[in-house]
Amino acid sequence: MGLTLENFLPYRMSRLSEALSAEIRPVYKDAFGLNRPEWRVLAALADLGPSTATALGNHSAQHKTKVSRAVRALELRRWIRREAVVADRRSEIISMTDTGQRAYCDLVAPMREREARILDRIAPADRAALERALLALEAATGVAAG
Amino acid sequence: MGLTLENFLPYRMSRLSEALSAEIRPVYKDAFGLNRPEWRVLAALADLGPSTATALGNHSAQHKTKVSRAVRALELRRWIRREAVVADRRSEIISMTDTGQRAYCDLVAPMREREARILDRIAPADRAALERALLALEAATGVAAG
DNA sequence: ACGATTTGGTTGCATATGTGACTATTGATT
DNA sequence: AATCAATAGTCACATATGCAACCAAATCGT
Repeated sequence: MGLTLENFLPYRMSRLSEALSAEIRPVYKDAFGLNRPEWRVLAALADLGPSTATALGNHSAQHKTKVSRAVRALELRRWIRREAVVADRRSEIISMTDTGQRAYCDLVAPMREREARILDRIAPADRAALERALLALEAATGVAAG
Repeated sequence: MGLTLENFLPYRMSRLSEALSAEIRPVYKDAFGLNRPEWRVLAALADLGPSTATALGNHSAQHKTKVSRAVRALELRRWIRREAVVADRRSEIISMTDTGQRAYCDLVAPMREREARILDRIAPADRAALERALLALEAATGVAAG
């Protein structure tokens, strides 16, 4: 009759997500003083190249207020810069500064390393199952890439 | 050189977890006025039967401050009750009231239904991969059940 | 038996987040 | 061109969360 939290998919995913997040957080937070929205905006910017805040939000799955605050913080830090768009004066193009580029590069290596550290604890066959499961869930929840 | 957010495991898990959470949140939040910690404490209590706050926190993967606040809220609502423990006067045994029991039962059905709605969008073979992946990740991150 | 340590739980405070309202601008309709 | 709707982004406010300090009771070491 009960639900058994342990077997409830949303709970399991949330707990795992939390565990993974805890594994990588020290890198961007303790070592670089970023919070998660800031880290994500930076990563999105690296993925996309110069883009608008809206595009960064879509790519990093974050609400526009989170993006807005993250952009301001990164701008104050001089890791990113904005420039007006002549065609549309509502939006601004955001791009990384050289300092930001360097910081991002320094950030990526340990991030990858943490991810690898987790994946290394999983047998290859299970890793394949994981990739398959992720794709299936992404399709099922409609978060599919853009 | 970049990281490609789309392929970064912690990001993918976080985004999926968020999507699943959004799918079930309306049930406990809009329909019952609970927040997530409260819902989890209730579910943990149903799983474990009368328990201490610490046990509920362990079972629901929540920090003790979250549990403390959730317990107070549920108590004010008269869905749970506390009783002193003679053997150890620091802790209290928390248990569901009849009202809480009924509410929990009303909650479980739609929760299951939402979960099923998601799983139904996944092919059986992919569901098997999902279960395998979850077990592997749970082992790899040490969140294994208690 | 007594001080030091640990454990169960709560509280205060700083920070993070979600929501809705708001400004400015653009695009669509007529 | 005048209006209406949609879009980009910011802001203010209420709520949620994490962290450290804290209290009280139990346990440990001597």
